[in-house]
Amino acid sequence: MSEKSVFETVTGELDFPSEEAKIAAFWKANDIFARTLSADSRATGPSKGPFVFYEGPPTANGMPHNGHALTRSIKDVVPRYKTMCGYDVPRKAGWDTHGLPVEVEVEKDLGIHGKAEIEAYGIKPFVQKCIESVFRYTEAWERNTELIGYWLDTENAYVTYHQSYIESVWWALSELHKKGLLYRGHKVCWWWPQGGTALSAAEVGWNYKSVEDPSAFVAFELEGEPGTHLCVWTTTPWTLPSNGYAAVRGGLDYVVCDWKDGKKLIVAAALREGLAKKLGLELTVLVSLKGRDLVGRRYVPCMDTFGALRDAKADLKEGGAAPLYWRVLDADFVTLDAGTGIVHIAPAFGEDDNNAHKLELRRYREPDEVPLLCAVGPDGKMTAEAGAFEGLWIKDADPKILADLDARGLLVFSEKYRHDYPYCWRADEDPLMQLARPAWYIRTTDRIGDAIANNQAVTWLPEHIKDGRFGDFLRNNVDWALSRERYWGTPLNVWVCEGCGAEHAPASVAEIEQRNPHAFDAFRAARAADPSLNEHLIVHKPWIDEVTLPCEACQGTMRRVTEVIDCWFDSGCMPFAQLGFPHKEGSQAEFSQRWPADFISEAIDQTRGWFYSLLMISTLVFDEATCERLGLGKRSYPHPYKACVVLGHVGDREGKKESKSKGNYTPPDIILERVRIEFAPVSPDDPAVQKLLRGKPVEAGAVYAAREDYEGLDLTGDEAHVMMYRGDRHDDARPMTLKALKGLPRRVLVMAPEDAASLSVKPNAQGLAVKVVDVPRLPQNERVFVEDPTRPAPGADAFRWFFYASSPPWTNTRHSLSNVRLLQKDFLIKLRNVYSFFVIYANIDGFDPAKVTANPMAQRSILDRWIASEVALTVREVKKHLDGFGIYEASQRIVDVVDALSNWYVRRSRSRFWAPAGDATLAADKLDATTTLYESLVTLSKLIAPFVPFFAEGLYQNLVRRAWPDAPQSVHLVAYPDADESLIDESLAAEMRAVRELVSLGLQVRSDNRLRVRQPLGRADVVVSDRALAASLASYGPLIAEELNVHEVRWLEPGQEAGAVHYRLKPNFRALGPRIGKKVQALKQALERADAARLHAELSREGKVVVDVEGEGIDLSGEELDIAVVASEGFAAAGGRTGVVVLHTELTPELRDEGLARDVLAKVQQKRKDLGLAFTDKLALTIYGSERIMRVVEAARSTIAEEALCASLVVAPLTDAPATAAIFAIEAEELALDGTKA
RNA sequence: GGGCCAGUAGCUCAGUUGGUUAGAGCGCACGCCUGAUAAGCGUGAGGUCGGCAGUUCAAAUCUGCCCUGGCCCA
Repeated sequence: MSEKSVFETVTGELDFPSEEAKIAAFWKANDIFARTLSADSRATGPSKGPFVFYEGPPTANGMPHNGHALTRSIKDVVPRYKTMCGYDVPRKAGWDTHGLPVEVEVEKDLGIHGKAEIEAYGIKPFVQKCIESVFRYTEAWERNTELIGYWLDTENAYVTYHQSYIESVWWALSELHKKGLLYRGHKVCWWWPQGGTALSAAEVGWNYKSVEDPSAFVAFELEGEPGTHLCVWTTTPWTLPSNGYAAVRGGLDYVVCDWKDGKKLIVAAALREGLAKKLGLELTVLVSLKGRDLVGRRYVPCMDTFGALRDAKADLKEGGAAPLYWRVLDADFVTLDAGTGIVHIAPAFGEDDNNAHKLELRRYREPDEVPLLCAVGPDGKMTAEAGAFEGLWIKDADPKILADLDARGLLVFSEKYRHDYPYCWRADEDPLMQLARPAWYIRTTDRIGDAIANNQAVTWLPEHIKDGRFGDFLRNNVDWALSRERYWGTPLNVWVCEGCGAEHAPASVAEIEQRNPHAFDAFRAARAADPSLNEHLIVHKPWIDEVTLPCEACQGTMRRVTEVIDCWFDSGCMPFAQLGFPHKEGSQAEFSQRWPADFISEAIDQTRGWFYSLLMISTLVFDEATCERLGLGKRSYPHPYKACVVLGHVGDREGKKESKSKGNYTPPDIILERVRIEFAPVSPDDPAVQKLLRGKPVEAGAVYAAREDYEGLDLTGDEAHVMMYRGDRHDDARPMTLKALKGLPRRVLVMAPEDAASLSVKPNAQGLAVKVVDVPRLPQNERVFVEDPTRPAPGADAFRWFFYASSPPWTNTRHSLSNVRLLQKDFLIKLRNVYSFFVIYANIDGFDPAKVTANPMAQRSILDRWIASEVALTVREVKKHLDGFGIYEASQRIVDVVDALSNWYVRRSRSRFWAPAGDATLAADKLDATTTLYESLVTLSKLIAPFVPFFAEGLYQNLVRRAWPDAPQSVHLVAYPDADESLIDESLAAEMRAVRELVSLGLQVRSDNRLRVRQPLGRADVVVSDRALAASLASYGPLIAEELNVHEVRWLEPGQEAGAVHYRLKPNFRALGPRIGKKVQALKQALERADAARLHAELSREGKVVVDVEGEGIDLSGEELDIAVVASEGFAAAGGRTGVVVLHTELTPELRDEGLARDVLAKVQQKRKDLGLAFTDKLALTIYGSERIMRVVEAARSTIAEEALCASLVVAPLTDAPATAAIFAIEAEELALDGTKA
């Protein structure tokens, strides 16, 4: 049969990771990725030009996790697809290297914290440490990149701390400065007074405490209306000296009420009663008014702190002047939840307060001239402005201020109030305070209309981001607080003259040197003395702080402001900074080509991060005039990205956020490499463990882990056989039995002392208290791996596929080993089985696609044409979806076609593949089948290449490259398949769908009636609802007959089968609803009662029927009625949408004999298997049996001999059987088999 | 407290221009098949579509309120 094997046998073993490793090595050795970047080295035809993708830089300071696996899977599939479609898709890697997290890590390493300690340590060595620590996880990242098959140009990665990158960022800032969009203001942040540093939002969240603070109601007397007071509420009396405004909400109702001694109070109407109760007063309402009636009114400050400013005014933009402070404002953050509906505003404290103040400032011509009211120092003590309170710690000032107000009759009421308040997470006793710090801003609100217009042009996936989360953020935009009072970041490139205050924002080192040729002498000298000094530090603190410039206006000295900038600004500059634009030679042409991006994608948390910084910077920097000036031509929105796929988060199997400290995450390696988890061994003698064991002994060879860890390894049942080894002794693995113990924390393992001894590990001293995060950092002899050796890890393709096929990428994903395996089975393993099936038979027949030619498709069998059509349809659909970034939808189509291939095409075609070689007709048909399957698999290998690049490559190498060694070297170098429209046959597809449903119905009938498929039946009657379809299905009779194992299929009309089937008529609601409205329900009832057969006959005769509904005749066309056939009760029948299948169930002796023959054949096949025969081995067989067996076997002799590849077949009475032969019973008959390899 | 997203079978998820038998896979039960074989396949049970109201001839789908979870913001 076989001359030689063209294809390499597909191994039975499912070890995807090791196969993937081989593919990865192949790519590396042959430089495949680099070759996909240019049309010259691809086989995809002439270049279609660039398809621009931007890599959002991950921070190199942390480890890659499952969320990154998601983003990287998505970010990889699109460029791979576009590359195969003929586009050039450069993918420059990038690293986000600045920011507080880096500083915090270094602080941890150095065992210091706080700015004071950093400065004591020295900023130079500190920054040096920062730059060194940035890439501490590079190895892990590169490994992740390679393992997951994320193709990225890592060699030429952009790095945000590089000089060229920083100079690009400087250029952008310099542009903004020239446009007047950069200004100095104040930013309210959470401030740690004792430490003298601001805390990030995340840090603030780490330590909220429930505390008691004063709750005070204070009277602000209205100007020009002595005795009438606004009643305001505050829990921070220490901010009252810095009061600037009172805020109401314009739309709310307020009342003026009688307070005491003829004085009046104004409060929100809804809160009057509550206040009256507190005060024990009536607070009789005198006048009602709206909040907006109060807006603009001035009041007397309750403290005289900034008395000098009482009458100060500032010029308004629209002319005239307005007093600065102590006015009533309208603010929408005013609520009726607590207080009085009138809010005390201290612009220096509280973000709402400061924003309200900033809104006021916008009215002035010179907003920067307006001083900020602040009577508290950064040390948390009252300043000289606070007069008598000077030097008091804020909390100590509270009671004194209240007493002062009380003495002056301005304290309406005070009490204690319990609420949550943030404390410093490093110094538990220190409360934080909100404090306005001097800060640099970008005036984004000035150009917010442009940003909104830009956003409107972006294609967002999912769509709701555009007007939802992102649109909202833009609509509520506040100016971008750019500066950070830190050390490790891009230095803000603004130099200010000591003399005249002039500002200059140079765009590069060269520009600085032009003004001051000696600017960098100090750094260069330092570097000459110490060559280990990183060259890029030339543009960093503290060296850059030493650079001065001469002032062009007054010849004074200009010094740089001390701040660094928000690292979101760094990453937002990436479209041009990655190219060193505009400074770098040639960057202009390159940028022009690579801007804007066609596609970016990151997780949803980037909405206010990278998505925002990209869009905002691009909007501000690249306005029309600037584009023109830079020679970029006219560019319309959107930029810098046209489409953005917003990804969801990856959660654990319960949908909870994966967290390292909780340990509820699936380590990526468990998917990508080996099914194992690291544990800390603990002793069963630990009292805490004893409690959980409840007297259960821990025997040698048995270990206990948390149920979550047990399930995390995808183990089922009560116990599992696993291998265990010490962290550094993989070769010394011991078999153990793992059990789950309820209540055990994650990542600890209870083991008997003798097991611990045999593994040379020692129980953890902390016992159950050991922290999950610390387990991987324990000494080697305190760590053990538990590995499930029975099933290899699913691998990278499976991991990737999980993200594509489990749900649309913007929904949150529940991730676990078992979920990944589930989807893998559904697609990769199924496809691999088909592939393996193909290789087995192709090799048996010596099939070589390069040397033989099958019939043209039009002449091949219906199954061949069908699957070819399905594949072509799939190609068409997949491309359509991918063009719109519909990755999930595309993957579903792929799953469907693989199912069609495996579950129908191969299943229905199996016998064709083992047709004997002698028969010319059958041989030709076999060649058709083999070729069709081959072509399908080759197309699929290309179709799935962007999704599962490793497996696709394996397919391609074996199927294509072995037959055509000159073919393009990799599947990733070839063109993405085009749907061959000539192969698409939509009606064939519909027919086959119907056939599959009819078969399903037939099998349902067999199942319902306990008629096994092996027992042939005489006849199946099929009634199809749709007449047109019925006619075209006739030719599928033999196929259905074979699948249902019946002798004959008859296509019937209802009525022909003695009541087994009848019609049911229903209104077509979609069609009739609009026409007859309410009456459809009555019509439905009428149709149920009517004689369906008569109506149906009338409809086919006349083309319409008239039905009487509530005394009114309604004309109905065929279109307006749904006609279904249904199976009647009491028949061996089943019905669905397509039609009804009725089986004739009576068994004649002949049919019984046929069934018996099939049973015998099954036993023979089992015998072949028992003998270990290969698919092509011949069998010498003797069948011993009863008289009936002998008769039946004789009758089926040729079938049995052929099906079971018998070289000889002897039939003999059972009495002749050798004594050793096993006797089988089928029904009442007995037989024995004797066979050997022929 | 606000915004956005989600809630559909035991589990993981599809499904909306509103249209009358709400789908798939896994798991489970029963069974088939035995030349893809430590594979393959079928059938079935299982759903008040988170709850309550409303709009409509008709609601998983539209509207309002509420509950639960996630994310972002405060």
